[in-house]
Amino acid sequence: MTIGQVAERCGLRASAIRFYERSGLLPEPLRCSGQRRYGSQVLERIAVLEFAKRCGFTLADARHLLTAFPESAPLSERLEGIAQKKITELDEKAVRISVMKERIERATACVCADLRECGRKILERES
Amino acid sequence: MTIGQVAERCGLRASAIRFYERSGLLPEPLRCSGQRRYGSQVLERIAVLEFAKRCGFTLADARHLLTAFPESAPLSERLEGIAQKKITELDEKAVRISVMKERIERATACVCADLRECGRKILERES
DNA sequence: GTAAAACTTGAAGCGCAGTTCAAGTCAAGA
DNA sequence: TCTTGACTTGAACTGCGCTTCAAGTTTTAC
Repeated sequence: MTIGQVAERCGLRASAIRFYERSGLLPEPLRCSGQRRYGSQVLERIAVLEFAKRCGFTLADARHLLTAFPESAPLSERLEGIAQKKITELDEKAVRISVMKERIERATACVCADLRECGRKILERES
Repeated sequence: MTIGQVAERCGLRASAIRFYERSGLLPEPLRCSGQRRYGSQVLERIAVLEFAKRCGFTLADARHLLTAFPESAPLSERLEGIAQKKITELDEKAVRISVMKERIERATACVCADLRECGRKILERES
């Protein structure tokens, strides 16, 4: 497959595939007259990569998952350590989000006459 | 107060205060020989700004909150419309986070022999 | 009086995850 | 053969929220 065919098959832009290659997420493919030619393996690799993205992993995390182990290592092994970190990070994010929601909800019921009064109250709470 | 004094009082860097001024979040202060001189009002304004940030609003949102209404408008009025949007956005983020967590948890229990098998399974599920 | 600290400006840089551009090369169909 | 579309590269751009830098000015402390 050409890069365009791979892109169409997995719903990415060709530029993303080149970027992943540059970033060490995808192996360098064979070339025909300078053009990239891919086997179907690349689709599996991209599927795992997209899955990692859907899990909230960064591309750097994904590179670690994809490249820092022998080929034969199963996903569960590759996730040891990093999965727990990511879950903790996601939990923290979730907490931050619910705190934000509470703040907004309280703020919509704010009875201050104007913004300056809000500001003074916030400053008081801080002190 | 000089910009450095304001910065120290509110725990920001002077560069952030200049940036907020450039971005239309803070009014242009008086100058003495070119240097900015602030009254205590700016502390209230920054307090509201920091509060908006803690609510998850972007600086563009904050600029709207701070500047798109007459001075006398209370916070509750300024939040009409935008608060509900932000809460919806936060809810969506929270859902995305819990979906990610589930995915990671399932992935750590993955029984595929290697990554290629994971990739094939993901592709199957997609088709 | 002098040196250090704080101030001024505009421009450029950071991290992330790619996209877009320019300028050129290659391939497939009529 | 010619045109059209897809491919190639490196560099620059996007948005967000600032920070850092360079080079110069002003204020403060001794």
